[in-house]
Amino acid sequence: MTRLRATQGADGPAQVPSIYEAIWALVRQIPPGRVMTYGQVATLLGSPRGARAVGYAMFFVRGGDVPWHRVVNARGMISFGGEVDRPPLQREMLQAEGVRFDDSHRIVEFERCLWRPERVEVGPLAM
DNA sequence: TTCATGACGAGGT
DNA sequence: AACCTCGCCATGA
Repeated sequence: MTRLRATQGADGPAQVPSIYEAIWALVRQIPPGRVMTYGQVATLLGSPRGARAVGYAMFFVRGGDVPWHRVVNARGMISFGGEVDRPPLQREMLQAEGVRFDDSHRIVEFERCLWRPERVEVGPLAM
């Protein structure tokens, strides 16, 4: 599989594109105080170039069971400067978990904070 | 179905 | 190191 696919028509009317569920399932496993990059999530789901889609999925996170704040860009920075509400919130939530930022808004010891799961369990989409 | 859009990423200047 | 350009994917009109 080289592309993230929405298995909508498979069985029943997918209220939500299953691709979101798959992404959220993975993000839900990120431990507190650790982070993953959009590209990492995409890669683990079998689509190395789908980082952008992951970010798109984060935008639609609803409910409080998905730690969306633990997903940052490849440079260890918080993305989406367009809005004014969530970026500051994301930073605060991460700081509350012990993640620190330097003067240039980058995560301190970024490489060390990265969570690299050996095995991922995202249900039917697992590889 | 084609086209534009966006919480991204890699490579070149 | 900062910035620009182009490529990628899933969505929705």
